[in-house]
Amino acid sequence: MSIIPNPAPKRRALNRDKLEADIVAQAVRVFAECGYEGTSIATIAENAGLSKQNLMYYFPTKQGLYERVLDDVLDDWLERMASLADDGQEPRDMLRAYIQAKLRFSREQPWASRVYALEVISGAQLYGAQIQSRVVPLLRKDIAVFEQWIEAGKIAPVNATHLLFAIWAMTQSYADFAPQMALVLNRKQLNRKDFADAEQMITQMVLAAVGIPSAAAPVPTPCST
Amino acid sequence: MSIIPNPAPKRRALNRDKLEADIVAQAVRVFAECGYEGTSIATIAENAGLSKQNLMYYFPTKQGLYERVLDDVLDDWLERMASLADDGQEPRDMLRAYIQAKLRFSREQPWASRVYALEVISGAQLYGAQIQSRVVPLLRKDIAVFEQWIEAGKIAPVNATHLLFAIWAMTQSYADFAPQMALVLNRKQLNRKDFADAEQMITQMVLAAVGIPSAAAPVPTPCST
DNA sequence: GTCTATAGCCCGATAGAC
DNA sequence: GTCTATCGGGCTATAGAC
Repeated sequence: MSIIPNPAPKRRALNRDKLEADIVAQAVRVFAECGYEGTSIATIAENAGLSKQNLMYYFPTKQGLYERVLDDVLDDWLERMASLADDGQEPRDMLRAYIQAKLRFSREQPWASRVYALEVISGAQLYGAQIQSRVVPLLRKDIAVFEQWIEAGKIAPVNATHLLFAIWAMTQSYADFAPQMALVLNRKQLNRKDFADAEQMITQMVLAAVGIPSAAAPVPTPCST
Repeated sequence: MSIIPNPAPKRRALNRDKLEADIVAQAVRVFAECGYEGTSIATIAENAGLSKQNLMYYFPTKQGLYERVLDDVLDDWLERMASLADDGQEPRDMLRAYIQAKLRFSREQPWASRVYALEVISGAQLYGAQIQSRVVPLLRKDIAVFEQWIEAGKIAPVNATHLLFAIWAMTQSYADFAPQMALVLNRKQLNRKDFADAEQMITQMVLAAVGIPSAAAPVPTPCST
């Protein structure tokens, strides 16, 4: 029995990983702009610079590619959010950091936010189980943190669940509704200052709602002028 | 030259209006759940109880039906919102009414909110002109009202544009992200109390942000106990 | 791994009888 | 106005040569 070597891997592992990442990156953008059904794998392949049939060699089914896209979106988002709720930061600092991180995700990865939003709005028909197992526990954990703060008297007694929904909604909308916002602001797309203004406004609203004096509030300096 | 009467209108005008309204009502729901490309007119026809070809007699093209759906969504929404910003109400009352009306729209017409959201998130490729001409002016008018309040010293000096974006985002999300919220709350769908809690939370956040004491806030009564 | 070719399906839209 | 029948096109996916 002769020893038959495995087929040469062609040293393509690195290239393959990079190619798959390229395909996924293009897929995120197209899925976000056209929706799942409105996207053809030919369009994704064209944007990624290979043929449709070649793309299907790496991702045998469209649904598989779509789920891979959402997996990567969640990986990125969860990684950015993971470190926020675990240690004993002060509420003000953690809320600031949370708002900042989520807004930054909306600014840097607008297509990721949008493709996730499209899936949720359409009823999470293809990805509900993953949302249930990966996102919901994290949100519940954040809510629990808020409730512990309330019990400890660190923030005002608010509805922790709907506070989190509000933070999520406001930050998420700077990706999802950016086209409409840009129209209102009469520019082609949102810029850095818009996001800075948004962060200031959202932080102010959240901190005011939970009774934490915002540092940005005009501090009356007595006995001056 | 004999007088030839016009073809009898068959007294169908009323029925036709009702039938079209039925078709549009079903179309809103299906477009919201499946997206524009994911929706087949056969599915809409089936839900409306007629054949595909018969539906195409009333709406010759899919895109025409889609635009009619969005037209009706905007008509409904604009009608509910029209009376809020025109007269000289006090900021607190107007903000309360605005939040209440928009949340009510999210609760009563979730598919309308979602089909509009899907269009905006996907870049408003088919409906951008209508949003530009019908929605943007209204939002700018609301922002101008906020700015007048600031000038008059009625509310704290906040960024009026992003305040409106925040209100829009929070209220809109109770339609768009309701599936995810329901998962977090461990119920099949949001109920009336959820919307009441949301209204309380959002109102509290907005009023606190603009420096208006909320009636729900614990009012310290000096010299009592 | 990349290519050509094509199967098999669903869709929007049209034509025409009644 | 409603029906049957069908066209033409785009899509996912597969088969097979190289």
